[in-house]
Amino acid sequence: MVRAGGDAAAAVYDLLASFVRLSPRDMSLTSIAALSTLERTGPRRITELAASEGVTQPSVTSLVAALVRVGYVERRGDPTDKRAVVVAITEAGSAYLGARRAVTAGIFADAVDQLSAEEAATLAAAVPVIERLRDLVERQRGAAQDQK
Amino acid sequence: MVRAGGDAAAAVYDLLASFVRLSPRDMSLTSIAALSTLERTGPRRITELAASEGVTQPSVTSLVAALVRVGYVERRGDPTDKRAVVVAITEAGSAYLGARRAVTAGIFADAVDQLSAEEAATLAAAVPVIERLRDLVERQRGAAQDQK
DNA sequence: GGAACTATATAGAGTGTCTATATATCTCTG
DNA sequence: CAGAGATATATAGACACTCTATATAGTTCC
Repeated sequence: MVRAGGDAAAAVYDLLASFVRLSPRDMSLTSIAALSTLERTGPRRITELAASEGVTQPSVTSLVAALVRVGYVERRGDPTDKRAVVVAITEAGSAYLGARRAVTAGIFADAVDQLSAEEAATLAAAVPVIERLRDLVERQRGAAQDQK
Repeated sequence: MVRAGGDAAAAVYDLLASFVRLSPRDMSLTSIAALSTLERTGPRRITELAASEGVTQPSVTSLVAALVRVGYVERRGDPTDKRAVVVAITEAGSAYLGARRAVTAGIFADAVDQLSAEEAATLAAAVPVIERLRDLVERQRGAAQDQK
């Protein structure tokens, strides 16, 4: 009964595919997600970022190198551990995320505008739940990795 | 006010990233989406599939070749046009989609179970709206391409 | 002080996407 | 009704991103 997960999974998946296809493709999904994570949770190490994005450390190293090249993040040393690299989002990075969201939101807004007021309200009500779901899912993935 | 698109864009995008990272990675997102489209709307030509998935025709050609190799789709000729190839999902393809959804849904169900009853209800209510939104977005993308 | 561990970097392979172009077939016009 | 242009798919080659395996630099702990 509470298992909305089943229906939601199938329904949302196709929507997400549309989402991906409609979004600007100037950067990989992983890079966007990493930028978003850095913005939401603050600076992180390469390894932490790899864990939180679910990709390997070498992937993050090259991804970060690319983001540094375009100025969206910066690499800082960790004074307490000279091996580590702490990655932080820059203002340009935040601006990029904002612009990107605006573009994507614009595309979706046109579709949302065609919903009835009631449908739109239903969707709007679900947004915070979706955000919470994201956090729950992230925490769960972290737990799953710890088991390994 | 009706502009839930803005918030939804950012929220859903991050959820998408989690979704993608947690899903089985034995096949590309585009291939899954194509399979799903074939299941939902019936057999389509290579070119149609390319348009509906938002990728190029050569990409679909090779993607379909891979899906044929594993038996998830079959290539049929179009009797009325010998140039064309009509792609149809097979039973194995549907079974694969079903299994995949079950896995993904399972992951999400665990998270959904941690939501309150009220939150779960809110999410469940939004599912049909999300499905409708997907259709609106797809139609819109088609229209946008026609303009070009 | 050195062995074992940890953080990041580098190398090389595999996959998926793209653009440009080739081939086969169809359609329509003079 | 023949040939020109349009259309459907295939092929070739390049580029981007990811992975596994391994190297290097720094840390921790006995």
